[in-house]
Amino acid sequence: MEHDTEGRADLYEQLARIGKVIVHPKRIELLDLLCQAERSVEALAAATGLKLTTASAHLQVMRQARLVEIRREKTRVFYRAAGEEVCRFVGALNDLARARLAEVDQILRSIDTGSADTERVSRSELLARIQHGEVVVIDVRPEEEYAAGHIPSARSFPVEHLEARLDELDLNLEVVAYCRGPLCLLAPEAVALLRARGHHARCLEDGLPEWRQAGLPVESGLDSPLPLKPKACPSGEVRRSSRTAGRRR
Amino acid sequence: MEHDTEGRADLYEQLARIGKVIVHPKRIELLDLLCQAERSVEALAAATGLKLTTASAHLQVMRQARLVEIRREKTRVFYRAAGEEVCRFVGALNDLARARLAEVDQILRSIDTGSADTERVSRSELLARIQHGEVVVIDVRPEEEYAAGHIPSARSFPVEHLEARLDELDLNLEVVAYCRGPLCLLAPEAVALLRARGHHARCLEDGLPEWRQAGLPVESGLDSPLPLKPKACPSGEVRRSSRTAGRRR
DNA sequence: ATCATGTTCCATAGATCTATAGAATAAAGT
DNA sequence: ACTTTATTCTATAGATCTATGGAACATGAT
Repeated sequence: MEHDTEGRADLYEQLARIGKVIVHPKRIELLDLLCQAERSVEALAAATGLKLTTASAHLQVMRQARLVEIRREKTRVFYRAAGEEVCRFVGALNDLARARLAEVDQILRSIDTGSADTERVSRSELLARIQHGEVVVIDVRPEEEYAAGHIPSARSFPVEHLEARLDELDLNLEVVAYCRGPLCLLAPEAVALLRARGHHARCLEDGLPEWRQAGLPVESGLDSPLPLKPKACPSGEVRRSSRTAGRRR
Repeated sequence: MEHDTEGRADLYEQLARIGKVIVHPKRIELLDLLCQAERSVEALAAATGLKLTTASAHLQVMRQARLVEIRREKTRVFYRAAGEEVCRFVGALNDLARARLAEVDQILRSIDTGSADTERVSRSELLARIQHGEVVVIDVRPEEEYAAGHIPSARSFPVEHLEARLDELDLNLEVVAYCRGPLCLLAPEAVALLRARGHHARCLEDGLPEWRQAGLPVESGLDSPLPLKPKACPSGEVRRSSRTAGRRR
């Protein structure tokens, strides 16, 4: 006599709902973006190169699987990852892919970023050095993602503007760059550039989501403690307070 | 100018290879089984109620994604999960599903197992009590899975035989039952039965895979330290040694 | 060599998924 | 009341996936 045959079939069907989300490359890409910051449908479509209606359709699928949630504001709909478990899951997917799929490593290596990847700074080391003021931490992701959450004391330097703003970085201080995660190449790219210009620079291990998941402090809002450009403080609406440390549920 | 557009698309396509495996309920079921023990195609087809050719096709998909590996023996092919990362991933999937999908909890509850689930024993507590000899640990999964790896000192009591073998369990000792994991209902079922018969019984938190992932000792082979039935020691061929603790790769 | 066994390969019908244009909504503005 | 703006719904053609029977393949056994 089989045990709970009917119940188990249902159960696996439920699990498959989650699989359905990550079976399509674009949906993984969307989920990845949403783990960094919430965005409107329009922004997501633009970021992934999808037609608007197609992006919307993908988002519906993700929503049915409860991996994303929405927030309405005026006529706009903002999507976001539904909880930290989702980001953790995406992280697990990345880890598994790196562990099992040689192709992934190969792709990462094929996009040569010199030796930027070789010696990464650990989170604990960075934390210690931040306290001693020995480093400049730069967040090289797009500005929205920085605004949605960043390492305290980090400054926003989206890679695409890095070169133009090199003079803002002290040549005598080591620079630590971070981005979205281990599979993201923004930080290695930034480090490669910095090194080429004579800076002492390294990447942080992993990215912001992992930092957050480690229970380390995260700050949000666009302002950063800019010692150089005091930049008139913006209207304030974007300046949500820093929620510190672990919300472990 | 977009960054590494081409490389990233490839990357997400690689990640989607993994999604492809868990998009089909039966493949998740197969993967679940393979995280417990290796099995032949025939056995897998039988266990999941699939036609042989269909099961084989599913296994090919899983193999292409590198989530399973094979071992040939005579004319038979044994499939197994390709490394512990795979089991960890399946665990992450289960966790996410439980966290995000109310339906999952509902299904679990709909299959009533009384209050067997309410108070589970933690791994550390069990470990301590095993050392004091205060408990009887029973592995209620099918015997093959017990043979492939079990908690040291646990005895194999597949649920389907539990009732018939109740007299082998001392009424004065607490019984701790475990099975495949948090979504598996074998242990709760066993505990419900035991309680109905006057035993003091509880479930272990999670199942064997989680125990193993916690780096706790795992023993394999069919023999168990049976204090009651000394049972002439079998020919030895099934008696692989116990590999202890964490193989962290 | 020949046969038996267990598995994979092949072809295919039916089901499901994807991208997309255009219509329909819904919430603000005017 | 209209008009905008942002998004979702609808319909659909084309692509991909699934289950399955039967053929084809290996590997042992006789």
